[in-house]
Amino acid sequence: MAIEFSSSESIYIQIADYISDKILLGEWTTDEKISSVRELAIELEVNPNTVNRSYEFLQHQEVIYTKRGLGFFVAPKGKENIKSYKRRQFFEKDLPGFYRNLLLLEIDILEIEAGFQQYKLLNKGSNK
Amino acid sequence: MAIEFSSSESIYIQIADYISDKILLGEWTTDEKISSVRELAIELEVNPNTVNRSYEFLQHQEVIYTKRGLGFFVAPKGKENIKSYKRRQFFEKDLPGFYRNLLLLEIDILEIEAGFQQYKLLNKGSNK
Amino acid sequence: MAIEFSSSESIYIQIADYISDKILLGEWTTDEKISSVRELAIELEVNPNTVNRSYEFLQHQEVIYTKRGLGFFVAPKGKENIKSYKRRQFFEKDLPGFYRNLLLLEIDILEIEAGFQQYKLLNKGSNK
Amino acid sequence: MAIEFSSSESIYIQIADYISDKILLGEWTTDEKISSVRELAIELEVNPNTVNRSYEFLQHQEVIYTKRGLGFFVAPKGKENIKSYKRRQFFEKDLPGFYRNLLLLEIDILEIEAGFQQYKLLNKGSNK
DNA sequence: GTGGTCTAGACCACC
DNA sequence: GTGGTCTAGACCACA
Repeated sequence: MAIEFSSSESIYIQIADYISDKILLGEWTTDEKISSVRELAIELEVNPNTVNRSYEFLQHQEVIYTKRGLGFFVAPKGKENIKSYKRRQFFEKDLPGFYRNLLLLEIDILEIEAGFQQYKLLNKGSNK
Repeated sequence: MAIEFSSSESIYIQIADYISDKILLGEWTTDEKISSVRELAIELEVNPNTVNRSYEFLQHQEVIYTKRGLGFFVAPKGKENIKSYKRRQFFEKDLPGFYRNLLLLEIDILEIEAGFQQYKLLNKGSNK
Repeated sequence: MAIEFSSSESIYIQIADYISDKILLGEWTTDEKISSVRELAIELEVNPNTVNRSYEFLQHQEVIYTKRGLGFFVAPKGKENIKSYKRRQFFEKDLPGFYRNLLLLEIDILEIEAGFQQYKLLNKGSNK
Repeated sequence: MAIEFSSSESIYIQIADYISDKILLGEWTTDEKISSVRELAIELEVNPNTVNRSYEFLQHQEVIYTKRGLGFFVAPKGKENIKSYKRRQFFEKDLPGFYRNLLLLEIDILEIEAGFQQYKLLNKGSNK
């Protein structure tokens, strides 16, 4: 199984993220066919309905689109859409809480920055 | 209503956070009585059961304790407990995803740092 | 059973329309609770999942919203939203084809108009 | 590509409509040969099987007929057949929903009529 | 083969 | 009680 599902978030969201990440990383590009529902369901050992739900979710965000009988494909601007969607989410939802935590928990932002440099080194080349 | 409940997280957790923050900010100190369940329920326009659940949750984390018939009070070391709990949560759960986002969404950490300086200025003294 | 499901369109869309119509007709107003998923499922003799899907669809269009553990409620501006959504659909998707048919099938628009006057008479007061 | 396939209806039906319209507009008349399956498939960038299905559908409605090895031809009474078929469809399926929408969305039928006059002017001679 | 829909039934967290 | 998610399995139309 390619994903370790964390318990806190729903599986279909995690799958959508998994697909989004592949698109963001350039593994799939515009108009390229992505894994079929059944294929991915088998690969991730989940029910096809669950994958279907993820794909519906991504389709709704105009990240992918469907051609009847053929499968799902990366939408034109799919990468941009997912990126702007996630950026909005990040700046509007994650960041305020993040700042709040830094302040309340008295964490030095320089420590965060140092941690990030390490993180970057660890993930060089490892994200295919 | 003092809290805008975000839809993604459960209400009782949001209420617990609300209380925790007040303690972290020093608004309530050790052995000081906090709002009664009923009071808070009215203030936040939620079911008393929900507030009760929040208090149970905080009690379990040894942030508050109860004196029968008198109400809930800030535990000795309450502030430390909540702080260490939140720090653990922050470093283990929030930070990895945060780093991942920075990388994937091509956000410069210096931008984050600059934003934080602003945030600190805005919240000097204003967070009651 | 309150709806005669037509075979051509998916059930969950028909249910969404059923709810939309009730809101458009003023049967439910802003912040009023609508039927619970299970209730409606029993009433319409369909699977709760199907009703759930309809509600998700409407929620996405900001016609209804959910309060955890309490149920679904008509959204502020829910009526406006559904109305503008349907009007857009009508003018952009239905009307062009309608005009095309009138022309190709050599149907007189006055005949359409006359039929509408009759239709209005028949439905006076009958739509509760 | 000559047709923008709308996602809601199946492609083979859309192709059948495309052919029907040409016949209704008098572009092809009785016993005239229509595009071959292969030609049309290339023109519309679809699978020949799909065009085949459209032709079968039209053949079933006695709008076209086939001569082995020669191709498909407009049937005698082909125009009349498609016209009566579409009229029935129009009055039985489209019109009731149309009326319902006018009422529910508070659209003035006079507005519809005015729009049609414009539509007629725009399409004088321009529909090839 | 593909996606799309629906059912039945289950379990969960939440209020 | 409420919605939210997931599984298993089925059937359909479509390419």
